[in-house]
Amino acid sequence: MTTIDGPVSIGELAKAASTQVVTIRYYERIGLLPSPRRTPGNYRTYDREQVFRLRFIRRCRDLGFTLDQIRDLLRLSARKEQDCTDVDRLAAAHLEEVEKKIADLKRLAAELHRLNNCCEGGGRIADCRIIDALSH
Amino acid sequence: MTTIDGPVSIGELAKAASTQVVTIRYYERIGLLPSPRRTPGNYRTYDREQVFRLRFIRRCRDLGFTLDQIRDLLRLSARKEQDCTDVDRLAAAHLEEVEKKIADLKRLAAELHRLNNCCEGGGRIADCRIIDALSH
DNA sequence: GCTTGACCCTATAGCGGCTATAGGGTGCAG
DNA sequence: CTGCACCCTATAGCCGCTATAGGGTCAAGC
Repeated sequence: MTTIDGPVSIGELAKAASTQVVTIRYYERIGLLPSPRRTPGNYRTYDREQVFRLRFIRRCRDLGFTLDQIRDLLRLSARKEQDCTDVDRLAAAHLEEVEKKIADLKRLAAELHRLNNCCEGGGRIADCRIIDALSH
Repeated sequence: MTTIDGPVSIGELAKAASTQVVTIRYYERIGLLPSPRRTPGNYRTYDREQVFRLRFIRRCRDLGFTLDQIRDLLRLSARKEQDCTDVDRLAAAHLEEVEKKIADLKRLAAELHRLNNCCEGGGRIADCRIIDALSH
């Protein structure tokens, strides 16, 4: 995690937030990042605040939040004087979703396990239990 | 699971394989299902074999195989005299992927759990530990 | 015969979250 | 002044559908 001091180019921002340049432009287009100032040569320049904002976004993405949820979190995080019930709720709801997904995948893995165990290998396709099982 | 005897319409096929009509047309467009015969009124008509094929596809989808993997499985399942090593390999690789995804999500859930536990709720956004943690 | 309604047809655009490609311009070093 | 790394815009593509617009077909009931 490098420290940022002055205004930086989009490439430097990308590096500082472990993002790709195209992704930053994409976030700008969909309104997740504000349009930054431009140099006389029409290059984007970012200040410290945008670096923090992008890092926040990436951290949330890493945790599996959708861009819409992140939009909410950003909006909420700006209202410093309001209480944080909504933030708590959002995070809890997301955790619940993730745990549901894990449960789904576990059931799936169990079924795939059964599938894989039913074929000893080396036989003909015509006798393959996997194909058979997939056909019901 | 209903039995199918004669040629059926796309709607009946959809019902018989728990699919949506649009999805069937989509599968046809991408070459996963063959173009069926048409009635004089230009309606698609399917026979038993296509019902089995579509059920096979849906079953694979339920197990999380991609359409490309299913294309392979269909191709393999047609070569009845060849040995089924490739089928075994495909299924095993898929299981491995699913298990990796489960592991990833578990790590994620653990982190979200820590996140949720660090905020007692009721405070101001300015003091919210979740927002804080998301900001690094 | 005429209407109603369920079903079918094609073509096209949209979802999320990027990624890739084409076809250029900028800025700095040698 | 040339080469190169970087930047710009606009557009299309990825997966696996889903939705929408604008029609045609077919059987039943009047």
